[in-house]
Amino acid sequence: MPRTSTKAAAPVRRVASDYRLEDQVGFLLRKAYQRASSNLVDRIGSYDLTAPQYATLARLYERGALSQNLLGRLVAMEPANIRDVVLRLKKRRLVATRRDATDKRLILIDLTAAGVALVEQLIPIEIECTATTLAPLKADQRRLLYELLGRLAEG
Amino acid sequence: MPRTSTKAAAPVRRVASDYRLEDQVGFLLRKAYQRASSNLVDRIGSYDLTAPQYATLARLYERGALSQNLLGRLVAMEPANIRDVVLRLKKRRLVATRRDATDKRLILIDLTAAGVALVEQLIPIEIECTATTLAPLKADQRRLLYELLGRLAEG
DNA sequence: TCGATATCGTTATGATCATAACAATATCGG
DNA sequence: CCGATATTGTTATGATCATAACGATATCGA
Repeated sequence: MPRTSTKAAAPVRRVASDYRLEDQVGFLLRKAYQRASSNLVDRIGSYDLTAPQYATLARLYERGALSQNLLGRLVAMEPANIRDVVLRLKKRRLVATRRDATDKRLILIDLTAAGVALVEQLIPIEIECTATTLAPLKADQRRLLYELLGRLAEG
Repeated sequence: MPRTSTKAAAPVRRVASDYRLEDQVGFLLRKAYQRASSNLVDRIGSYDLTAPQYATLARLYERGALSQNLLGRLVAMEPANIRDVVLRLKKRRLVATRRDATDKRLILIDLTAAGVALVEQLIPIEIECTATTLAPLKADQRRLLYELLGRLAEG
């Protein structure tokens, strides 16, 4: 096995000597999300579902039919993005769409029977997966993390 | 102004009645990262740089020349992804590449003079930006968050 | 009522992101 | 030395992701 290339670094620049990328929250958040997402895909990937797709289905399961735009806001996706996700889920008959009778601008999205059945199958798996992601933390640390992340996300 | 469409939800499903998407870390992490990333783009977007691009430049600044593959691991990007980022930075003359003399597989990436100058200009901005993202938290909460995120990212 | 304004969904563009398959190079074990 | 194995970088595919511009519809205010 060739050694991993940890070759000695070239001369390190020291103009801003106390700066470290690891100290930037954004970088840590990105890595933590990668881990969580990877855990999820490892478990539900066999269903050919991504994390955003699962979130979309789960939200519809919680709330029932929603306009495409509101659905997007509830899963933190821009209009252009939620559109694509809905199209893929629709192609697989997991969701169905219809026009809102009173507001012609709206497209209402809802789970199909197959979608409901799938979500109910996936929820326990997702809960397991969350447990896996949180495994390195104790119970009180988990509560704390939720509290802190919640504040960050709100702004 | 038309009202925001918070139209009453259709009948809520209750088979897994205690499940909430908000309780899933992955979802919270994604939203928190979106916030952090958005804060960064708001400040450095005028330089036409994304968060991953900035991370790449910052890592090269810290460590000096690195192979493309190692650089990717140090910024948490897959080989296929770091390749594209490097290509864009190279096109803008912020990094330069050369073949490693002893290991012909490796492409060494390093900052150009322009790249160094840009990073040194951006670092203070990024530090400010991190402060903005962390604004909702007190000092001890921030330390705690770093600790917890670090453990999650490690696994 | 009617024009100004806001929202919804679409389109287009460009940047991540992960995965799998592949050729070239390097290293290891016998 | 040399075949098995590992690593590096590339290519291809498909799914996010954010942004800006746009037409259609809805609402507000004068």
